[in-house]
Amino acid sequence: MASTARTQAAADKRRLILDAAVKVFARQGFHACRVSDVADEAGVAYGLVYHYFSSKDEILDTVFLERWELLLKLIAEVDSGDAPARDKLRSIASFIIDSYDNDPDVMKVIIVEVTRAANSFGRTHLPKIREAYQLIADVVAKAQERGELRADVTPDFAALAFYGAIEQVLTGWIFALLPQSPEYMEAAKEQIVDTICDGLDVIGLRAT
Amino acid sequence: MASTARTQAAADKRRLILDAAVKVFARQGFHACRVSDVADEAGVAYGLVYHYFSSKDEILDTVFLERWELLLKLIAEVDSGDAPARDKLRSIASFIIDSYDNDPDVMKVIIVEVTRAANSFGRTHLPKIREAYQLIADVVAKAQERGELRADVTPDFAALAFYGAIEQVLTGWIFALLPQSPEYMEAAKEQIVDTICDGLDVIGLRAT
DNA sequence: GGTATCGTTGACTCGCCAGTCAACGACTAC
DNA sequence: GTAGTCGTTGACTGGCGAGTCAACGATACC
Repeated sequence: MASTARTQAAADKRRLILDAAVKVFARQGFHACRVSDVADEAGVAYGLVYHYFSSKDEILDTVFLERWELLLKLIAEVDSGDAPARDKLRSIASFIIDSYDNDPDVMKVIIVEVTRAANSFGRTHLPKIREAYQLIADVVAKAQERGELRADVTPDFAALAFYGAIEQVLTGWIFALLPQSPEYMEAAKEQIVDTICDGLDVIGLRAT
Repeated sequence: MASTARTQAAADKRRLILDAAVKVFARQGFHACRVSDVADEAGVAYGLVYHYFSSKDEILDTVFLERWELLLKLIAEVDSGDAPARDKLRSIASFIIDSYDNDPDVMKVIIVEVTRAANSFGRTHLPKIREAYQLIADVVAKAQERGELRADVTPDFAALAFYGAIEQVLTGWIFALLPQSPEYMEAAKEQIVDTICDGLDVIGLRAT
């Protein structure tokens, strides 16, 4: 169908602009870049950006929401399973770290410009961000009920510490404070879960 | 001495502007506020702000550095002592949490506008921020040598997780995601150290 | 009392950049 | 081939806010 071809082309252009925006935002930062930089990167005219998005902000919103929904879906899915808490948390950490591995620019933008940008987009998307905390807290709460995790740490606090550790590690990579070799990235998944779980487990399991 | 009186008055005015800036930055955010807001809050003329500071940025730099130096000094002091690692970490967590308790605006500004603002001031002050990580890593490294903490987590990683947990909790308070009662704040110190240490300790110590 | 110093004032400038808009042209439909 | 739709263009504008500056006035010093 002809109109479909046109619709498809339009969708592609939108995607093209979105991808260019991610690159530019990651490279220069959201505030430091101009809309014309995005247009140039995408190879389209300035005005076309405003044909597909109503504002510069909306572009970032779209980038964030698209990916964050995936994360929420993944966590909910993991939560609904009945694997041990440790495995569930490992799945979540793996998903986020793999996301970074596959698409560092998107994750950099999300973390730097949204998740950690508490006074601009972080504030706007606080409810969505909080949803993720809540879902992680649910994982912990269930595990506590089953006696898998110690109950004297509130689920909220545990979720904060867990997500905080992940975000901190990604930030470390983004700013080259930590090595980014494939091995280190793989090991980080385990280290995060270890560090958090062995602080949450009913009984310490290690014997160095 | 007369000239001293004048010098003193000048220093006071500078302080006045600095304090006003902290209030305004905390309330509206650094980027969202205008220099005139700071001047208004301080009750001085617009131009006077530029008599004491060369730019809007310099004001924030000053706010950050003044407080961060205190933190670095405290950590170095703690590190040089020979208390158990757990106590050292508790001292550091306490210091930061007490700072927030005593002066939430300053800490909010530092965290929101500098420490977590990875693309603006966070980047500028990365070296200073890194110094803190490094000092904490030193505490961990020493404890590992003494066999007090497990050695299979790198000090860098441990420092990141520890500082990350603290920052995450403060962020939780700043955005009202966590309760801010005096008891909760006091308990948080212990919970942070617990969560991190029992994930770092040679042997898990608890028996719920 | 006169002069120099320096803290203080706030109206103004100037550059920047998000967002607009009028016009263009490619493709579709008939 | 003609009319209509809609993706595309980029020069332009409008507002905002950081930083300037010329003048003012209080205090110090002789």
